[in-house]
Amino acid sequence: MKEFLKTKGFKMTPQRELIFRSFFEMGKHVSVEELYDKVHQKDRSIGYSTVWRNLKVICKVGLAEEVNLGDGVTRYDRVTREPHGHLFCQNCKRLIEFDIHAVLPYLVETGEEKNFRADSFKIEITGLCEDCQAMENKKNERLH
Amino acid sequence: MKEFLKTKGFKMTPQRELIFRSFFEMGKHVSVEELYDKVHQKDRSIGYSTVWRNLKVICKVGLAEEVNLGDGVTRYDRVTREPHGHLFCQNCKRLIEFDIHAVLPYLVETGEEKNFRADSFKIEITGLCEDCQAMENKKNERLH
DNA sequence: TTGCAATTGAATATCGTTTTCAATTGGCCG
DNA sequence: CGGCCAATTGAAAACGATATTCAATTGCAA
Repeated sequence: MKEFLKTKGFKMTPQRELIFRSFFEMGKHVSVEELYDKVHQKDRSIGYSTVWRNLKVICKVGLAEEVNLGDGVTRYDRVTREPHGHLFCQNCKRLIEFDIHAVLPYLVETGEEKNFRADSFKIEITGLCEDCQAMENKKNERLH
Repeated sequence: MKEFLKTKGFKMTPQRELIFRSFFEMGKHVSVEELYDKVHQKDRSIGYSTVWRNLKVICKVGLAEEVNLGDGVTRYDRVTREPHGHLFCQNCKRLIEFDIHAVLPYLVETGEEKNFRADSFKIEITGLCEDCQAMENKKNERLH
């Protein structure tokens, strides 16, 4: 990791080490605040802006990318080899991934038709996840 | 329009009339600031928060929806009968629409597979539009 | 016309993101 | 090893868009 960062023009520090490690432990769709909470538990001297900056660094070196769902919070999603879309539950904010291989060719073609050079694709489906639908049903039962 | 609003529990006012009218004249992908500029030209007494609130009202009554592209600005997109995706040029911020009918069945099915109740779909392709690609090419030529 | 809830404009609060600044530190070079 | 310089850090503050507050006004149903 240290060598990898060097090739990108970044140094390794204890804080960066901890922040990177924590981010990759947490998996996907992490917000600055969530990561800060986790990191701060382990080392109470690490500041919020350091966590924020390092999430940007993780993106700059290509290990993650920003995800925006319109709820005002930027999340950072670990870049995987597999392109995927998101099912975003409006109620519990859960983010579920799904495969978008099947539609990518169509999207690329669509861009080309309009002479648009596509760099990245995002597909977000908003709605209610299974659990929240169940909750909603219960609530409705009680009303009757 | 007045009657329609009434059924939704809203009143009509001169300000609202002007804001609604301006929004629908402007077409698509309007930010609060853009709409405020336009409205303020016509009636300098209308405040920013009134414009903001009325964009929310337009969404609440189902005539528009918020679009978020990760550049920190919420845009309001007139709801059309035709579902569409967006080509978003990172350079000039232009937003080009494209038809997503072909992929909707796949997306619905994907949600259902995971017992997810889909309410809305967003497909955003980020990259460079035709014009900005041309500019980029020119810039590269000059460098050689 | 009257009453009341909805609406408005200005100001301010909020909140996530981003920058500033002085102090510290990693890592290259001699 | 020791010194140097750019990168990094933490705290605080700046920023910018969104959202709320409040007193005054206004739509509209009765």
